[in-house]
Amino acid sequence: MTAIGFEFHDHKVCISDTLQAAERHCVDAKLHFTPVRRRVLEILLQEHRAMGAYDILDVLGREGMGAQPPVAYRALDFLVRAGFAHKIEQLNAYIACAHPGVSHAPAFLICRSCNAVAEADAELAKGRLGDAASAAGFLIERTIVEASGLCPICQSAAAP
Amino acid sequence: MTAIGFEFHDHKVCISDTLQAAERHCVDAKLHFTPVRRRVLEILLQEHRAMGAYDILDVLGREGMGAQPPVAYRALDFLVRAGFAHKIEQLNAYIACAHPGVSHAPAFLICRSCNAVAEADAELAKGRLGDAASAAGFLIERTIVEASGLCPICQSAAAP
DNA sequence: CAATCCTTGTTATGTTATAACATCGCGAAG
DNA sequence: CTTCGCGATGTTATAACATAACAAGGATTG
Repeated sequence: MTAIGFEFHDHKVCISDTLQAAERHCVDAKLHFTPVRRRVLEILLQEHRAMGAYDILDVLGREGMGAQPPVAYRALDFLVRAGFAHKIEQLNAYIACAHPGVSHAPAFLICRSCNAVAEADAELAKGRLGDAASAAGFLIERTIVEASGLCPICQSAAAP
Repeated sequence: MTAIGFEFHDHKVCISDTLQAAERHCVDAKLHFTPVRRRVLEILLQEHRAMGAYDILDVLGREGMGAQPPVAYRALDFLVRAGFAHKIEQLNAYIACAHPGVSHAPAFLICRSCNAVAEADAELAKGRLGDAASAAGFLIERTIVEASGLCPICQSAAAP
């Protein structure tokens, strides 16, 4: 698994593949992949960037699906718990999972200039941190790793 | 003596040492360690837990030091930039740095039951993530690592 | 077909954070 | 010395993010 998000790829395929995979997973796990939930995932996939709950809400509202905050937050909560999306704590924003279906500890690379977000793998990091934690008697359940800096494009733009 | 990290130690010494170190650092770096800023750091050190900006604001207000949000946010911003405090993104809360003066990439262990926060070292993790990032052409400037789970005390409390 | 559970709709409110502008004090430039 | 500029603070207002609480519908299952 490598970092993706700063490379070109075929977006339509990415979207339809992920939606299909989500659909399958929900059938298997007896989860309800309702229209609102499906649409929110679709929006996140289409935009392919971290979006605030209210950004999503705007889109939903324009399409006639409830425009009250709980609508968006509930759908996002579902998607995050199902592993289809992640919350970027630094941005108070949400992004579609780049590796759906695969068990993973995500790490995010967040560009402070253009807000692009790439998802990498933090398993390695987790192992080392886990040692320190267990030495302290702490039981880790979940780890978030968010690195901020400059993506390749914004580095070029910033260069003299 | 109160719980720190997840161990015990002498709190008063910890507070006065840190304040002195901060004072020195500000003189050296020509930073203004003003009364409000000093008091906010003192509050964080005294409470020795992650506090919301509005928690701090309450204390400041009771002491006659301006009770408007910007007062707290400005002081916190200063302390974070100076390395005297850290923001815990998951909690939208702030905590005094446990290793002031030492250059470090902090990792936090956050108890989801009692909200205690311990500060560990994430340098190791950073190295591995850095490899993945540079492979993607991403320039990391800052990394946040926050692990949530159960502290030793709450594990005992949860056990049958 | 009733009981139950999950989802959604909706109102209201709570929590976190910043914009914008006025003022004040201090140290440097003139 | 004084005035200029700058960083810090005071203050008002508002933006941005998030959840509580309750009503109502619709599917599933016993």
